[in-house]
Amino acid sequence: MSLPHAILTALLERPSSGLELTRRFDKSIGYFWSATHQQIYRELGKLEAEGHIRALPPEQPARGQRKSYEVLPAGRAELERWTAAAQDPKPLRDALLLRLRAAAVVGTAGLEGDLRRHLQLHRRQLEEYREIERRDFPPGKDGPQDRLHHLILRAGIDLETFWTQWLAQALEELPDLPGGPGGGTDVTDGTASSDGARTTPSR
Amino acid sequence: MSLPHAILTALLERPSSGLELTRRFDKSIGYFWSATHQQIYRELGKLEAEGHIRALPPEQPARGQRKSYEVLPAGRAELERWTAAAQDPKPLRDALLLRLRAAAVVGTAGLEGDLRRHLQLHRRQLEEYREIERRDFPPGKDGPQDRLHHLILRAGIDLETFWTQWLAQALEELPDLPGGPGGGTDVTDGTASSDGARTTPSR
DNA sequence: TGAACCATGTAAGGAGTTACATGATTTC
DNA sequence: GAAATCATGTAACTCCTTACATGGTTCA
Repeated sequence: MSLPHAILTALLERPSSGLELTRRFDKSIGYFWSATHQQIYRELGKLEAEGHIRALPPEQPARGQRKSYEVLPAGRAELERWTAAAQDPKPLRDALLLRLRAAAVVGTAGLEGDLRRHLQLHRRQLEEYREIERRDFPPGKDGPQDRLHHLILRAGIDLETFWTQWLAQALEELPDLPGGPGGGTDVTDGTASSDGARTTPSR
Repeated sequence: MSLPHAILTALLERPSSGLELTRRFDKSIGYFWSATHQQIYRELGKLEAEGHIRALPPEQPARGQRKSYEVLPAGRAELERWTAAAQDPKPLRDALLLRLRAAAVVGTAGLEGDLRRHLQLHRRQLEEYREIERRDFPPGKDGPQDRLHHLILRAGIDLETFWTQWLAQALEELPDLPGGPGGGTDVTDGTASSDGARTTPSR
């Protein structure tokens, strides 16, 4: 039940059309709550039906027919309620850790390449966050909103930092591990997928 | 598409009944891929229909009528395939960060208590992980499987460490911020919606 | 013999993803 | 005037969650 609140937040920050929201959910709020345009349009419809937002009359000579929405008092109240309400943290769910656990049983063959790719992606994301920090939060700036936004950004930075470090360490340890199926315990029929390329101890 | 593979991994580690799996998904694999018993039973049915697992004949005088499952070669092959296949990391999705972003607009009133609670929960989880590390990974132990399992555990430890540190810092900064909507220095709201999207690149 | 629990399952619905549809506008 | 793209939307499907159902077992 967070998507409507993500949208309310975004619309309070700036009234927008569906497409503008979609664009903004590729950055900014989307960094920690992503959404596709289909989700957004559907949710805009619901929020309007509930009286939480309304379409703005097209003041500019609307080219295309984009509808912009703004938040109504009821919507703001709902967002306040939700923000203050207690919510349990969701348990971690990470496919990469699961794959490593699986690899402990069936072997690490074929894993290294994708770990390397993930490392690159996380490094890139980390760089992007740091760039934003340099640009938007220079030393002098610290209004109350800035402080909160900076805090959120630092969560992103620290998380990406964790992943890059952890992945780098995983890659260091990986080449020493058996690559094929039957990596530890089990009887293995030896017929299964062999993969030559992985014997390179790259590093 | 990760639940079936989580189950295959668990069953390879040890053949189990639905209920045993459910129990094991409260710990161990469940630490990074949780599942309810409904999900598990449904998925066991599918996996059996696909020929990836099969029910073991009840060798013990089955009290109750628990069915235990074991993985068939086809299931193991599928798990190998999945483990080696490239997968994109899922974008971060965190309701707490979203709430902070919302709080930057509607005020932080009511947030502190829940942040404190989250901090406690994360500290407890961190302690649990450290306890497991002490118990299961003493200095001497490092077979190939141990190394992988330890690596996974360290990911959990480092993530919880991050959250505890980040939450502690958030709580330090929070009291200085305006608590209610307009309930503080309302300078931020006069020009409000124009600058909400601070982390959004120029536009 | 009734209460509590064990073990497996069904049903309904919410939330997210993927693929496709439609009309308007810009561009070549 | 055809092609590309903009902007909004529908439809179908998967995955997960919540609530409930059913029959067996233990034990007081």
